[in-house]
Amino acid sequence: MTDVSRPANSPGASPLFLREDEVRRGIELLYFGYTRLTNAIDQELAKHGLGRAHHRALYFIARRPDLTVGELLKLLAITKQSLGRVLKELQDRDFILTSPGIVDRRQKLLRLTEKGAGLEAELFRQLRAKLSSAYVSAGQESVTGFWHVLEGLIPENDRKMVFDLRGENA
Amino acid sequence: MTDVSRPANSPGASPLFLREDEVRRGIELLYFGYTRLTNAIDQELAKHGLGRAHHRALYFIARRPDLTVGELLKLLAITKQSLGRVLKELQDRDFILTSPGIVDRRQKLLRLTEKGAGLEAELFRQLRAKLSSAYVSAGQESVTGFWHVLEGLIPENDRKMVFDLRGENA
DNA sequence: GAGATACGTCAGTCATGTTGACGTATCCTG
DNA sequence: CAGGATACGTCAACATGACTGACGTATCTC
Repeated sequence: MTDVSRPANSPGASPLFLREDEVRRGIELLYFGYTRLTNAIDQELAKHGLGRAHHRALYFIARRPDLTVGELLKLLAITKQSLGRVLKELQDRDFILTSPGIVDRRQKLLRLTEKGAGLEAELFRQLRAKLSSAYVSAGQESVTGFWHVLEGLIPENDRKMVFDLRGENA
Repeated sequence: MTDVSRPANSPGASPLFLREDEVRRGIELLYFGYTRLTNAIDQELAKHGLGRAHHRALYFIARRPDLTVGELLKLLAITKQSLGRVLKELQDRDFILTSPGIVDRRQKLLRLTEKGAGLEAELFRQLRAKLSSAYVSAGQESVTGFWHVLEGLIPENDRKMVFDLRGENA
């Protein structure tokens, strides 16, 4: 348990990073920022009788059409039983459809229906409004800083998975 | 539903903020960054038979000793029944203690016991390790950008509450 | 003294996660 | 081509942490 608190040093040249205050500020902003952003779409989801778990699935399926169940399981890091319930409900209500894998027919490929794409687009629109407003008020340089810090919070092993959501077809 | 997508413009001078890609990147990094950070302490909490709800209460009580129940309710934005259960468990297991309010005896002031302070310190130590590492790898300028964007995600009405956690005695 | 406020609590429900066990179709490899 | 590994589905039981609605008590304020 090495102590990584800031050594007493001159106020102007503070290394900043390791002081308790800065860390608590990050924890708090992350907590409130994250919860307020996710809260933003609860009402829209409730209109359709869906919850946040459904949105997460919808989101990733929108992001990577023909995602397999196994890939989605890795992204969400939940059990297949939990995901199974969510996918079943989404399929029953006609938000997603599935097709057998082409290269491997054991796989199930996930896609949004038109209805599902419409809902995802509306949810995205609301998230974009909030996030765009925060981006604009913070400024472009802040946005790249925001990304860099968050990337540093993702363990090495998971980074490829997250980065792979972009690129290729995004 | 005004369309706020990027107008076709020169690649170098992109306003950046409103493009779908940048927004999705923010959503994804926020999701993975937040969940990975919070996951980091689950094991430690489980050792004591506690969950994340307990940690949130512990955290804010550590941050603002003699916080009232009402203030904590506002911070957590949950019902008093939910909070009541959490506080009862924390008190039964000797992590917190309460005292009647001085100026208003209807209030209940919340404080950590020594045991509670020890646990909170250990949890904080683990969060600080993760967050410091992300801060250092991103650099100081990125950290302030990170804060600014997150502040922009917090609705006006809630900002005072969040900022008040700092200052005064922090 | 009357009403508002701060807090507590009983009872029931819901959303979302968990473990563990087991079944089937398909793929791959010796 | 047989046998094991893999991808997915599913049954059952349970934990956590949220919710609503209703009601009770102590205390403050006017």
